Amino acid sequence: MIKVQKGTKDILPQEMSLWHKMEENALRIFSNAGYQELRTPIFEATELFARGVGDTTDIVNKEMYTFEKSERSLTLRPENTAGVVRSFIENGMHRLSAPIKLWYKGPMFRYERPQAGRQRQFHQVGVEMFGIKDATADAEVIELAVSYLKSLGLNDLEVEINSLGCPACREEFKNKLKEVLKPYYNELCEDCKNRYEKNPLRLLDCKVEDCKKIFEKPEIQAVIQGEFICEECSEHFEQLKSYLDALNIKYNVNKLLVRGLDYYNRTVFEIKSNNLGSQNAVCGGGRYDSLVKNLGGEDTPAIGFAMGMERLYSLMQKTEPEKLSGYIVSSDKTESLKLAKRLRDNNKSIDFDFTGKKFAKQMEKAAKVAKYAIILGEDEIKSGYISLKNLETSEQTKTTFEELLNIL
RNA sequence: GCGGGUGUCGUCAAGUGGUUAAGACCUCGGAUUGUGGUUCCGAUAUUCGUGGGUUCGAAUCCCAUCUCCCGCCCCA
Repeated sequence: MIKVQKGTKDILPQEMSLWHKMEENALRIFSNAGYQELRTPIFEATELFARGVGDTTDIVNKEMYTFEKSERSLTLRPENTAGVVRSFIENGMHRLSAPIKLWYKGPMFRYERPQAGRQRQFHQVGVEMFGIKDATADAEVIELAVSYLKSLGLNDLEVEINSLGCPACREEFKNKLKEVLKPYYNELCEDCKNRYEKNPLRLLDCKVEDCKKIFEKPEIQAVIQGEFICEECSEHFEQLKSYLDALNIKYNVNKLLVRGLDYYNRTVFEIKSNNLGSQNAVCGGGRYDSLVKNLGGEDTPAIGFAMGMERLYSLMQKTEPEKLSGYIVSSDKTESLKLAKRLRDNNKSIDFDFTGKKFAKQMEKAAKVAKYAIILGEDEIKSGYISLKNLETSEQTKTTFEELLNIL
């Protein structure tokens, strides 16, 4: 027996209505805000992710599906920002009038141990906005994320924001942090020792209790909570907060929020749910002002977010499947085929019996799958009318085809 | 990569060494040969994730292996 691969799954017919809702709402809400859909390939040159996502990240280091073909190293995309930026550059989109607004949806691939809210093939929906440095862009992007989540009926969500500063002030902060942590270096967990060397910002993300205790020490808190970011960055962050206040979007400033991808600067944000288990983020995003340039394009500021659709799905209210408008009950398959076609041509959802079941069995099936039984038996065919039975009220009437169209 | 749990019909399950592996739902058929959703009857696992082993005898014990789930790491 060949089975689905570990960390992958089928999206079954009974799950599709919520997936359609996610996709339709994305199209509507993002289009209304001037975002256009972009579909990029599912695999790209490995180098794109190494340079784009950052080679100190776990995603690039140990989670990529990479393969060789004709001496090229290719990788199944682990996220889509790098691909969108590649397309942005390659198609000369920097020459379009700013802002350039794009959105996408589709499968992503990461080689990780699956668990609740985490698969190896999963789907993301996200937006990216290019060309605007001002905090209005940050505010719009966060607002869009919140509106989208609300449109899916998700309410118990928390928005967390933080500012990482620019490369200059962040460097200063990293050094300060390393300095004040130096005396405790030996007490840190193995991962933190690593982070201390490679990516000190990620220290703030550690979930090991002993490390957390160290970080709570007053002299360290003073550095973490201190306003390390430069005046310009600070102003940008204040602007963003005032915009969010004006939009009536509730948020918490979380100084410990550091996103795991290397390309972020200034604004980073996450939207979390308490109903998801330990993988509680449904949305993550931030500003990446240097990525376009780093990948060889014109220097272009940008900001975006991505959401995990499987996580959204698990939070959405499950719904009953839609019933067909009509089910044809007849012993004459030719008439059934003809009538089904005519009704479907008129945009009605119709099915009928293919197996020559007895009348009672056909009615039983009709009651299960449809709102109306369309009865086309010998009597009806002989006398030229159609019997229509409302399966909720049990009312039955004789109709013509035109009347049928009006009722269904 | 590390830790914990799990695996019996399409689904949910009972069963913890002894003759034919409960039950429920779904599906299919009949009661009801042109009127359903209620009711009643019936059918559907030579087999218990897979491969070995112990035993007169294994779904039940042992070993290996795989799956899925949950947690760590990381992320959406």
